Amino acid sequence: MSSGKVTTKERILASTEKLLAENGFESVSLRDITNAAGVNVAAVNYHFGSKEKLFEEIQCRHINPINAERMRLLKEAQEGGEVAELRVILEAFMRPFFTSVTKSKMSEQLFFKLMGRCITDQHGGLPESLIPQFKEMGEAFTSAFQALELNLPVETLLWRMHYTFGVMAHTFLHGDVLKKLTQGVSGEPDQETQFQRMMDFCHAGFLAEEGGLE
Amino acid sequence: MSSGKVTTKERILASTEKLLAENGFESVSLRDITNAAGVNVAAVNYHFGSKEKLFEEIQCRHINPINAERMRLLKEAQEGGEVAELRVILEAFMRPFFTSVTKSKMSEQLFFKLMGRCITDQHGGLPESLIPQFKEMGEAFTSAFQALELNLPVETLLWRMHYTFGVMAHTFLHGDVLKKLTQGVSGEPDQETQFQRMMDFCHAGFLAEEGGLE
DNA sequence: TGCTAATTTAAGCGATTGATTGAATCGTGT
DNA sequence: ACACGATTCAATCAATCGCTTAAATTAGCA
Repeated sequence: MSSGKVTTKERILASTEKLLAENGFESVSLRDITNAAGVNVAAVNYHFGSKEKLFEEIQCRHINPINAERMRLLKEAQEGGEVAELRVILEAFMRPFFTSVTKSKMSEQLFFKLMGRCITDQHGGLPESLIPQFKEMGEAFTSAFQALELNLPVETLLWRMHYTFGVMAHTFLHGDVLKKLTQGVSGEPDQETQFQRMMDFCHAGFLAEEGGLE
Repeated sequence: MSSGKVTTKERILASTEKLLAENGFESVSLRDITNAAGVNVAAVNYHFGSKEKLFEEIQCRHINPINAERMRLLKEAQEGGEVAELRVILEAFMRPFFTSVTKSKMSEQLFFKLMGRCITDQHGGLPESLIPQFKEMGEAFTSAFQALELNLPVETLLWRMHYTFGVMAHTFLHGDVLKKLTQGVSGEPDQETQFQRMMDFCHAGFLAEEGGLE
């Protein structure tokens, strides 16, 4: 069952992930998917119920473990009532994307693009089942940031979380273009370097004083 | 001509901008546009040639003056061979969005969303006529950043420009959600505050040392 | 093997897509 | 009032959309 034959369901999931990553949620049709998978159109509705449910399935499959890992890392950093360091909180927020990509069967580039789509595309909002999860996560990280006592109003903290999201989403979605551009300058940039670069930027952004002071 | 009657062409442009801002480039149909504008479907092809050309027209109308203003501000900061300060360069990069929004007839929220769509949506790439403009701008700002001698490799500078793009795009696209959330905390946040908040974050991000040092 | 349920298939459903047509209407200058 | 170019209109095109149906095929168990 787990070895040998590739099931129709798996073929559909694989080609849908690929097409979603490359083209976004709004411009992929059922025929695009089934043609790429070498499968009949009706198979999608048979195995998933509808196009929309197939899309939700794909989002949940990847986002659920990422959010769970985020919460695990954050709680680990707060063990024994300790105040987690800023860089550790940020790492708990961003690292799970990079550990998930290696577990995934997809190519690194496709996986990151798919995650970028999930963050920005909206296409009628998140799946119902993910909403409470995101709410819980938002509150947990907000508390962690507040506990740092950075001498910043809470709305500034919220906005800086928002910016961090933007840095990640934009890098995931459009990083491949810049990646090719910088390869000529610096050789093949590895994943950990990419990660630390984002961390440096967002970490410093969080520590910035307000009002343009340095 | 400029007063009184609202032409069909203007009605189409206005409702297209609204729908694109709200729903993105991929999920707006010609019928959506013409129904909202109270106009016949054929009018779009008569006045603009095709749906795609209408979309390009809208992108160029807003992005052209913004990029021109960016270049003007950057050159102004480099007057007399001076090395422009980091914060001034960043302001040249981001401010034009905020000055354009006041000139626009659209609501602030719609304008920002539309700009966010233009940055991220891709939908088959930028209009041909905008590509050399963006290339020129990218090179000009890269040179300006390099002239600062921040003791950073050029590929790090490129990535931090990329992150700055991400902060803007994400804030424009999804800022309204967080805006409502923070209103309860801090009252109505005005545009200049929003702008300075992004500036603080990206400015500090650019100045960060590499490798997580503080 | 033979029966049954699970799966896959071709064909087609109504609705909607972007685009085009030719006729009707409008505005303007004579 | 007339004519003529610019504009708007209803109607329709082929193509594609998500989804369903009923028949054909396959897989699992007796």
